[in-house]
Amino acid sequence: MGLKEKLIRKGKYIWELPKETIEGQRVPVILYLSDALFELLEEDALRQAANAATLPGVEKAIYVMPDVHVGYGFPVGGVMATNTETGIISPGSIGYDINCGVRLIATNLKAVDVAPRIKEIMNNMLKNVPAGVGSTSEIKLSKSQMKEVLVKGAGWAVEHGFGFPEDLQHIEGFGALPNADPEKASHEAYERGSDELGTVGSGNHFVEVQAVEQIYEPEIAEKLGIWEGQVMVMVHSGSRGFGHQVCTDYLRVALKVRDKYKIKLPDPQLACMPFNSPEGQAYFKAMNAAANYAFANRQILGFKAANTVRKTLGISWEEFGYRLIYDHAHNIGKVEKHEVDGKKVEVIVHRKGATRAFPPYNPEVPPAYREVGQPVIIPGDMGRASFLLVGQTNSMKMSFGTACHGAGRVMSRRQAKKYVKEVGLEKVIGNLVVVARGKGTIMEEIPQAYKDVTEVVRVIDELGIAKAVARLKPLGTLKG
DNA sequence: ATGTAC
Repeated sequence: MGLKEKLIRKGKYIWELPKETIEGQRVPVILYLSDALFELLEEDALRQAANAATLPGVEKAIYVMPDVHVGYGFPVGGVMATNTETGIISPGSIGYDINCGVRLIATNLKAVDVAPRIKEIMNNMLKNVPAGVGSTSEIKLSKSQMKEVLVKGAGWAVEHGFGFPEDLQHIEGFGALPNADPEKASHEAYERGSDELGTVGSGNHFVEVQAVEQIYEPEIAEKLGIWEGQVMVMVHSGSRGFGHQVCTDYLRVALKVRDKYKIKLPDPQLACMPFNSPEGQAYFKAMNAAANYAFANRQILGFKAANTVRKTLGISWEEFGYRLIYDHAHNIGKVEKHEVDGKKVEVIVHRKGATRAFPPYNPEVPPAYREVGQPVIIPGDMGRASFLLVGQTNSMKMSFGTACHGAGRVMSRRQAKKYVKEVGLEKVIGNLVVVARGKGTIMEEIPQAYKDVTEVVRVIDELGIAKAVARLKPLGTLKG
């Protein structure tokens, strides 16, 4: 009998795997799924969440978002909070792509004016924005410049002419997380990171020109300065080879110290270290450095993408109306205080394929958004909708202040390619303008390979974790 | 996600 049969329905969209279902399981696993998404839940993803619930110092529950799928050790769409005094930190539960995240830039432009020129815009995007596996940047960083990037994050990019000082007010952690120590990253990480700053990467990463297709909450939309027919620029990328190397290095460290700290691992991919140990702290500081690299990366990418649109149209920045709505991580570990059994507890919240979604009046929400809540950007798969939400109060009670992150795969890359070859690419992606170095990524990233992001967002919205404000549709996409 | 297997 699989674990899926042992799930107990607690509500329309709430399922629970009670604690002690598997040996050593300290806390329940709570899943947020509609009937349709429940059908797509993989046994292995549930098993990974249950495994994590056995780790030392895990608090309250492991939460699983509606876009869940199997990941390395811990599912994508998983949330785990561990006590900072008694708990562990787990690199696999944050993910290989540290601070993979999303950025949304608003403009004053109308989609009706931009759409006729989208091919020209996207062809310039392909020339100006490096994308694809192993692509490199024209920015070459010395070791000392790298160290600055790892501490200053997006601020470093602004200092070097990529974007505007106001941007920093609208980034999670102001684009530079504290506790970043460049000395805790390896030589290999530096090597890989030195020529990848300002590059998109591959897989589901993209730079997209979008239009606001529908507003669900007019009052909130007005406060955020968004309107139907408005052109937006969205960036989805992370810390590239640098973050990947940090994860690789510290997974190795974690396996090495597993006996020293007597940690019982149900799966070696969950290798972890006590948060309050030299090894745990070293990973935490290297992870924050990688997060800052990613913030700098998206700062550069967003500015370059916006500038490409602006220059193609031959307009000034004033006419363009560049304004950063928000930028946040969806693969990260954050030290936060949360209520557990009526008491405030300091935890490290592992969010893997999961987005912070703080409610209105939380001090971490920028002043401009204080009354509406933290913007939550949910990128769709290529060709389908993306969404803008705002965090709501239930997130603090239901998921350590966390919402979903996107669609989540249902078709493997191989399956997707086969499907495209059978059906034909034109039929699969319709009128969308997609540019990429090779056709491989486009075939792997077709919308049909993903769960329906609309359904995922509906669950989060109806649970009161985050409120859907607007739907965005792609006009043109740059893939890796 | 990723110098797509060290």
